[in-house]
Amino acid sequence: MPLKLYNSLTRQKEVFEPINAPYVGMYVCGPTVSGESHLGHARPFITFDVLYRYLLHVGYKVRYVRNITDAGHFEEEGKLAEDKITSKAILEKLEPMELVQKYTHLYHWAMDQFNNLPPSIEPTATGHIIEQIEMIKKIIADGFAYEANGSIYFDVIKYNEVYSKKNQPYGILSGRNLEDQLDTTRELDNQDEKKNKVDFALWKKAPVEHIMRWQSPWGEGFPGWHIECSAMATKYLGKKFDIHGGGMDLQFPHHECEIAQSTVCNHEMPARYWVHNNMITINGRKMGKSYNNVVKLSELFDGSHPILTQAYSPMTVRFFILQSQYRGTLDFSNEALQASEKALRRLMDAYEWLKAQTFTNEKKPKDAALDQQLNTWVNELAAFMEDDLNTAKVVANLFEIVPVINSLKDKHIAAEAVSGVTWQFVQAQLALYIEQVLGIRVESGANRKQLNSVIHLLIEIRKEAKAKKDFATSDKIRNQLMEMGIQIKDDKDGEVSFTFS
RNA sequence: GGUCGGGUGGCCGAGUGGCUAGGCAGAGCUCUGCAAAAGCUCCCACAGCGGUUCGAAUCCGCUCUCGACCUCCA
Repeated sequence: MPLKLYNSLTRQKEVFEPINAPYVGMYVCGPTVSGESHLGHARPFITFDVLYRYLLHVGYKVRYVRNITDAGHFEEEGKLAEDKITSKAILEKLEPMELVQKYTHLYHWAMDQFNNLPPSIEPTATGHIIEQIEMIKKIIADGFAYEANGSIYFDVIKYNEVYSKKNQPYGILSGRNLEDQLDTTRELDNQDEKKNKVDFALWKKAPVEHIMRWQSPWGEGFPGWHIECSAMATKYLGKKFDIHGGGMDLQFPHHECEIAQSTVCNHEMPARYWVHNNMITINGRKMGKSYNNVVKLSELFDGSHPILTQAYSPMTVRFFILQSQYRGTLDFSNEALQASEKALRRLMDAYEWLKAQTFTNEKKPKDAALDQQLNTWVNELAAFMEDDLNTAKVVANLFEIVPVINSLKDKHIAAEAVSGVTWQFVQAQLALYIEQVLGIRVESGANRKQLNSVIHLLIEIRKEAKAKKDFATSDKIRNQLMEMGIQIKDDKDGEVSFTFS
């Protein structure tokens, strides 16, 4: 059965057919590295990681391109052009690129924590200024952009006139028509450079105080926000590629502008399937800087944000996200995360136990109905993934299987109830779906509550032994733990701490 | 105001015409020295009002309500 994806462009689920199978080109809008990633950012990266993993699993050769926006763009177009990265850098007394480097590292660290596979290519905006300039030149030559005061703007009205005739008006992705926008776009200051307020910047002239600047045919400046994705996608995936992904909030204007730019340059719609994930909300509101409700990933992992009642491991967060389908909003709360934490532990305990078992090649089950049921649940996993990546249903089926595994473990059912062949099949498919497709990593001991509790228990016993001057016991605990890579430290204040080596 | 998407049991969240979603929490039982874990059972909800239909959470209409986007945004 074929994979079906919901295409935002056509507003329906469509069978996924690569342009040039078995090769698949996928572009996903990456982060702006002017700050630390937050929980909201986790969703697209985990969603598209699962899509990437699934495409690889079914045998495609995927080139996954995810950019890093390090050139900075405007706080608000039309205001005095203020570069987000530059202003932040001054505050932190860092060079812009130093700041970019810092947050790029943090971003990569978070991606790794989530067990996201690295993309095939991770291009930076600053590394592709030449490509962006070339693209802008082409758009000007074709008459769809104009210069004003050293800045270049895309002529949206003209584009719309010409491409409406080719059934591709401006706004085709987000369902907006230009007339409405002309009426409703809010008035911004300093609009006089633009012929029309719906026009967007391809290149901005850099004011004297602007640190990030590049030489261009139009003087020193910096690229507009939208052009980088078009330039890098075209460079690495070609004029037309298979999948373009990103958050729903990028649909307009970002992706709309990408479509316009790329179409003028390359004479075709850049991507076939536009895939957008929905937002993570907190108390029903989107998580975002403007709402002051941002929980950074590092805060989530160590529990340091005031809204958090505890820390949540990266796999808990990943699992939380996978328990919903990517196109719906997902509401964050401590309660919901704690539910995911417990559920994940139950799933993984059963899975890890099953993984360690050996089964026979016996084909005949004693309980044919149960045997059949297990096969059905496992076989449905593929169908759920094919249905627009319904990871929620995949997870639900995994939880149908968990009690059967635990029943086997606790000998509530006999191993022979289900055939050895079926057990082997369950083993293999669970490994495939849990670890390969959903990308859930068996968490290291250092992150496990149970292990920490055990160590604390041993520390208590050791304290008691020491109080009774039973140093043999006390030293045995310390030395044995040391051998396991856990170092006990007697602090000066009488407290005991430990570290993993 | 325009465009788009929602409102499902205590919480999170699947589900587009009939068949148990699932998780967490809660209750009972089994197991158990106790506890935990695990298993079994229960908790059978779909914003409201109409309509279509043999039958609707699911289709249609209206109402109420929440949110996203409208040139910073994953």
